[in-house]
Amino acid sequence: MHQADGSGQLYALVDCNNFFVSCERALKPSLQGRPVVVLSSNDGCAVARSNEVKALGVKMGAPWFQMQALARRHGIVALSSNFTLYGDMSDRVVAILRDFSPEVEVYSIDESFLGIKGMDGQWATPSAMGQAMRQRVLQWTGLPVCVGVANSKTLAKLANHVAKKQPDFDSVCDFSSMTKSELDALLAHIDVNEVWGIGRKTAEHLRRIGINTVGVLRQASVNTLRTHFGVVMERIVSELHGVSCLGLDEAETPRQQIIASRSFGAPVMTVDALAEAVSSYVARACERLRGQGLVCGAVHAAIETSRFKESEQHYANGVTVPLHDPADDVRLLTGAALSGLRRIFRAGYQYKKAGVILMDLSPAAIRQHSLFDSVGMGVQSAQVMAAMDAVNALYGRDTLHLGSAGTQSRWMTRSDNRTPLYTTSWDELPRVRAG
DNA sequence: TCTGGGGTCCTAGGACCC
DNA sequence: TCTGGGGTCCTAGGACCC
Repeated sequence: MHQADGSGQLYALVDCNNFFVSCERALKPSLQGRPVVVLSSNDGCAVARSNEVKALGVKMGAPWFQMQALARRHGIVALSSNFTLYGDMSDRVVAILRDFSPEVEVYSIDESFLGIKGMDGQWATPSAMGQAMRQRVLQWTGLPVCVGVANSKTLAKLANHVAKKQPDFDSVCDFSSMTKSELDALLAHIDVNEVWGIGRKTAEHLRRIGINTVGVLRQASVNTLRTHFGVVMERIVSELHGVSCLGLDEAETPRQQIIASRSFGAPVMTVDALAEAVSSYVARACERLRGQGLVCGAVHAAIETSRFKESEQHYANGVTVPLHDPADDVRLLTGAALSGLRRIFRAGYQYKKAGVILMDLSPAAIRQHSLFDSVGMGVQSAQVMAAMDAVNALYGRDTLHLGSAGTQSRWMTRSDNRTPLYTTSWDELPRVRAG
């Protein structure tokens, strides 16, 4: 029986191996064992690689045209991406994981965090539970996964990394059952840039001050790190010590922005051609907007020439067009995007990419209760309550809070992390209303 | 010739208010 | 009008994630 230590949390990170490639293989078993890449739109570059392809040195994001020779030599199979398939397979994996724990955070299309504290009773160890997950997902979907277990999400990510890289772990690695010296020995050999939240820039910076491995990072002074790198690093290091700072985000939070953008197969020169692309992007973004019951307050339009052509001057520009009223009307949003496009269009360039971003999103239900016009003290409490009820029924009871900030009365704030000081909890609502 | 498409969070700096 | 502190709000840009 594994021992429950004092930290109180236990996370499993379940991550599908080479997800897009594995989905294609599940559909077409003859691809098993062969080198396979899945390509981005326009078959531009590799967005997923099988182990065989990784072994050939092909990097993530490598342009397809640059590996033609290699592909011919080794018989690499290149497939166009099929996101409908991947989304469907992802849903099936998540459904299986929910049988193992009710606490599931779907982190991305191919990975989920599970809260497994107290859920592993029917297995001898967390590792045994991980093996059970892995076998069931493989059996029911054909997808191979790796499982990392630890007392914090950041450590669980690292454990997953070890499970993937070190075959003797048999695809499941549990840090929580290791002794301190066992864990130290493992972390001493892991590069800092493998840590969740430490990217290229920060890793370079860390290396410059002599911090190369996770082991060294864990020993570094928290105060020094905090002054050099800010609060994010502070949190990362706490997590690396097994102190859980990042909780499980189980509820589906509404998007803050919706992006639709594409690179063009062939360059585009005219404003008309760009307008056509932009219109179609708005239409797709708008569909997602309404699907989530949101309205948008501003539309951002952007265009760009090729970043890779040295011979031509690079031009990239974008502009945000505010709307008079938040809306989800496709004609309104298209109009805004096109007026933005006309402002940034410059003739004579070969455009390779365009996109739109729907910004300043809010639940449409607020509109239905005319709350946008009624910010301030004069508003009827019943009206506020009705609107909040409607919104919270739609998005979960914590979507909106009533609160106030200083002398400025602020009837509603979205309960995102940026404004925690101004929100009061749902339970305090009646008191705030009475005041 | 051919180089993806989404997202989030944090910080710094300026405008503005009392 | 000047000086100054304390504070909020908004935005752009950077870094990161998959």
